[in-house]
Amino acid sequence: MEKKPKIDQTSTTLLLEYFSKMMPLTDEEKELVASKFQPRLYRKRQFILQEGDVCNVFNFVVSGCLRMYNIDESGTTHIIQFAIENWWISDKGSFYSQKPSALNIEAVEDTTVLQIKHDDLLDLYVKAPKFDRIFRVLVENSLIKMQERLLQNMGSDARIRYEEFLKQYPTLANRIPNTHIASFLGITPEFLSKIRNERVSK
Amino acid sequence: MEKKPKIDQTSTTLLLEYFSKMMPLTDEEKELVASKFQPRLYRKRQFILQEGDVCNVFNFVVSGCLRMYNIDESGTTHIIQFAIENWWISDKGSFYSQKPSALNIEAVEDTTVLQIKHDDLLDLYVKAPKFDRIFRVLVENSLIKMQERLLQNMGSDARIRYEEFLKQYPTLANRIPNTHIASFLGITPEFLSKIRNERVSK
DNA sequence: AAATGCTCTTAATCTAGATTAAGGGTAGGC
DNA sequence: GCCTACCCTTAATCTAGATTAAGAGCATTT
Repeated sequence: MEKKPKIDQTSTTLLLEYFSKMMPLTDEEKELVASKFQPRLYRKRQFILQEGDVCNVFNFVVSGCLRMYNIDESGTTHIIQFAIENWWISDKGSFYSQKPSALNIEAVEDTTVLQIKHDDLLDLYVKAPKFDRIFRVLVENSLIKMQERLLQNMGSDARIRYEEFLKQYPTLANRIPNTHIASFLGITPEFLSKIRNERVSK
Repeated sequence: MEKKPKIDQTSTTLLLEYFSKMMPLTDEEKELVASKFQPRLYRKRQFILQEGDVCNVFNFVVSGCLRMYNIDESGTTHIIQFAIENWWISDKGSFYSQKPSALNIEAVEDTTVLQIKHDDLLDLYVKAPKFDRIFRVLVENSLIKMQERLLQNMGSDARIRYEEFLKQYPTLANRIPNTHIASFLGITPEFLSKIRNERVSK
């Protein structure tokens, strides 16, 4: 039996709060945001972006969980990022160049996002240059996270990376399939299973 | 015998060219840039940033080569990024939070950079909001590169990663020590030596 | 010129994690 | 209710790359 979760039409308040924490917004700016961002529900396993398509929306996750991944030449899936409540996700390479993406973004659970289209974001930058700064800061934060992730991937073994994952996404470990976590950590599900087992028996 | 390379006082023209390609600048903006960015020469092995210090400059490389790296708990060095001519480098995490960095930035060769101080950059954003956008785009580009690097690190074996390194830094392979390349690729110098040997004998 | 460091190479041995394989658990569709 | 499709686990075997060790080539310093 399928449930019919309704999209909360007031979900933009969450986004406005988010922006306001970074920089106070005027009422006009708030209205601009409300008019440009559209709520949308994705069901589990639906795609926000499929490889080969151009990524032309920028997504703010209101509730649920998304994963962004690529599939390499040998067919292995690598999850770059999970996005849960209050996170941003998009393939910025494709979004800003408007060229086809090599990445997929998929709903791991039923997920509500607020989306802004590429052209609307450019328009937002023009109408309210404050958003140039807000999005600069957003991207800076993503970059910092990505750098940490790279360092961890290079420097730590799988056990430590798993502990870090648990710290970074404390709510996620029991919510999503093991295979996704393994693919995020860059190991096989079998090996993750072994690690988990070791942890419990200690 | 030490050489005394002079810093080219006209080096800001290179930076102005760089900015102008992204967005046309007015004469006032150009002057602002010229006044805010200071040229500085670092000798081979000098540090632009040492772990524990706050990163309070943003660097544009005019000539030479820098490496940014961290040292993990077990004492292994991991190079996150090389920066050669026309690249930007800084620890953005430390720079924007003004907290001590865990990273080092070191000159691999005698290197000339143009530096802007943290407060001057903020001031530049205020005086010429255009730079909010310019730096947003810069950071976006860094993020895209970092993402590609993460994917390669997760998805490809060392041989393929080495080929990619050669493509991305074609001039670097013969300029810098093998140990640095290995540390960038996330392998030991011994193993890199083996890979190189295989390539030649094929 | 000798000495002190780096850097590179080769080769033997070792280990984290992959691969393969098999069995069991559980949810959703018919 | 059963069936199919996932998902998780355990265990045996295998491999990319690490570690250790040792020697040789250069460059810097004294």
